[in-house]
Amino acid sequence: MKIVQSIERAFGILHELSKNSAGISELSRTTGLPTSTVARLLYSLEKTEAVEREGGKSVYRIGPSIVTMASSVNPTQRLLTAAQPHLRGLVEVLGEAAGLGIPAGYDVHYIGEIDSPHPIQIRDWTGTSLPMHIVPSGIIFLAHWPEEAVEAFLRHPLDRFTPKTVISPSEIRHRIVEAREKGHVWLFEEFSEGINSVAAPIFNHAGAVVGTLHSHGPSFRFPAESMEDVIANRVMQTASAISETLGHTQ
Amino acid sequence: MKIVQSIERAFGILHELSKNSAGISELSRTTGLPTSTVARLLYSLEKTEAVEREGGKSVYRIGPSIVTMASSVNPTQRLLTAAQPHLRGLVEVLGEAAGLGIPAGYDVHYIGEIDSPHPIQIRDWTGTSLPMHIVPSGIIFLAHWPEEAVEAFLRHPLDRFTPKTVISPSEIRHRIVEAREKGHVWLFEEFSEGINSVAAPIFNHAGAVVGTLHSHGPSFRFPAESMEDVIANRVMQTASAISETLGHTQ
DNA sequence: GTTGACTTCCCGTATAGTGGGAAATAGAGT
DNA sequence: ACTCTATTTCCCACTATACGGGAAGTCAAC
Repeated sequence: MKIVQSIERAFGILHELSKNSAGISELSRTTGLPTSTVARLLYSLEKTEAVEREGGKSVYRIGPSIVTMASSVNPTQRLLTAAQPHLRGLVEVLGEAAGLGIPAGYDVHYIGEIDSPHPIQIRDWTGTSLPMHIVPSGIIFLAHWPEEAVEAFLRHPLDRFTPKTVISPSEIRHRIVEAREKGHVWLFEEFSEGINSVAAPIFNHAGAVVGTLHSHGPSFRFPAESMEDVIANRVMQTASAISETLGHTQ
Repeated sequence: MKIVQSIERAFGILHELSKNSAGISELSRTTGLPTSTVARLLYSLEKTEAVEREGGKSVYRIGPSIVTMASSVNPTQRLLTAAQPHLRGLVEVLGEAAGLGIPAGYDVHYIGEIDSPHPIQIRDWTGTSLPMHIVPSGIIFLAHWPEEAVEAFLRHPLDRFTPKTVISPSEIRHRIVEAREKGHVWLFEEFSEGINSVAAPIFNHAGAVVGTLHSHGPSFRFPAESMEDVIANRVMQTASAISETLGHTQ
């Protein structure tokens, strides 16, 4: 099918405006469209309140209807939506699956994932929940809880999932401290034998952790020899980029 | 000038989608457009990431580019932008000016206002700041501060602006309590003789007060005889509507 | 398998968008 | 105040572009 030209162009303009407010001729330059075309499109966008004028002058910026539409997206969907392109980028770079988790009581709930391109890959956990102490995302969440909440968590029974699962409160406390320092957590085969995983926090504008970004793969190839830190940095970097995207928003 | 049809229609679709995600035929029904047209527009919107498909199926919802564009709007502008239509509505109903304030230290900073249609009207305070204790918006902000912050505020010197200005800490404390109970504050000629004003809080998703909505007018006609409560309710209602619009957003 | 609801695709038509250029307006410099 | 330039607004003839009816394809339920 063929894309509707005026819509493509209109969104091109909106995209420019989301970087900087601008006038007609400036937009004409950046988009390469004739001024008359830009003027007409802006007029239409203004009528639909997708853009508004700055102080009555002919300097345009993103308008109310865009804000309203975006606010109709619920927080989880919003996180997913904002993260989507970053997830794709991460999977491309690492070659392993990347996903998002949100806290749900004492569990991490997985809300989305992009699978690795490898033929051998880990099942998609989207829609399921796992206890916080066995997955790196969980440790990340715990690391941003108040001490007393963490203590309450540690008092409740912690199941062992594999021989390597750490369930000792003192060891978990230690991991939490480390998570705060490093900004990421690696766990090796603690949830399931043969799976390694790394996670980093995603923050909202207020600095609260609203979700986690993780990447995981089969332990025989992930992480590759002495690549742990490189991978972790990449994951943290992507997580910040996602935070940034959610970012400025109220 | 004539509005570009496809843009108008595209935003009609986006508007529908911001209420509910939907498929092609449903949108065709709600917008009154032929399915082929809806399909083509959606295809274009999808390519620009203004919409995305829910789970790969052909159920569409608001997409990443809308969220990204909205997040590029800074919080103050965002508040203004989101509030604009509500402000207009309020001015229409009350016939008096309505405006927005944000906290700035111990002052309220006015970021926007729509003037009353009356020939006799109050000057536009946009861009200026006033001490919290003399304007109702200020009392609203104080009412949502922690006790100790309020006490610190009350310890700093409070200027008198008119004979009616209340500067006694105990009276201000009392007003703060009342503000919390009622959700609004009326002040009569405390900032300037001949001006009465009422304000209510605007909250973000997390329940924090990010701004205030106020309405003010000359004391000889505002508030009209025994209309105080009606007006206050209207202002509170509008403030909630604005909170709602900012609302769900992260 | 059959039915019905929905989506995708095709293609002829003409409407609706386009862009060049002129006119009007705003802004900067002297 | 006046000129010169940059920018926006308006007009209009042209045809590229969006349109929508309808057919074909897909999917799900029964």
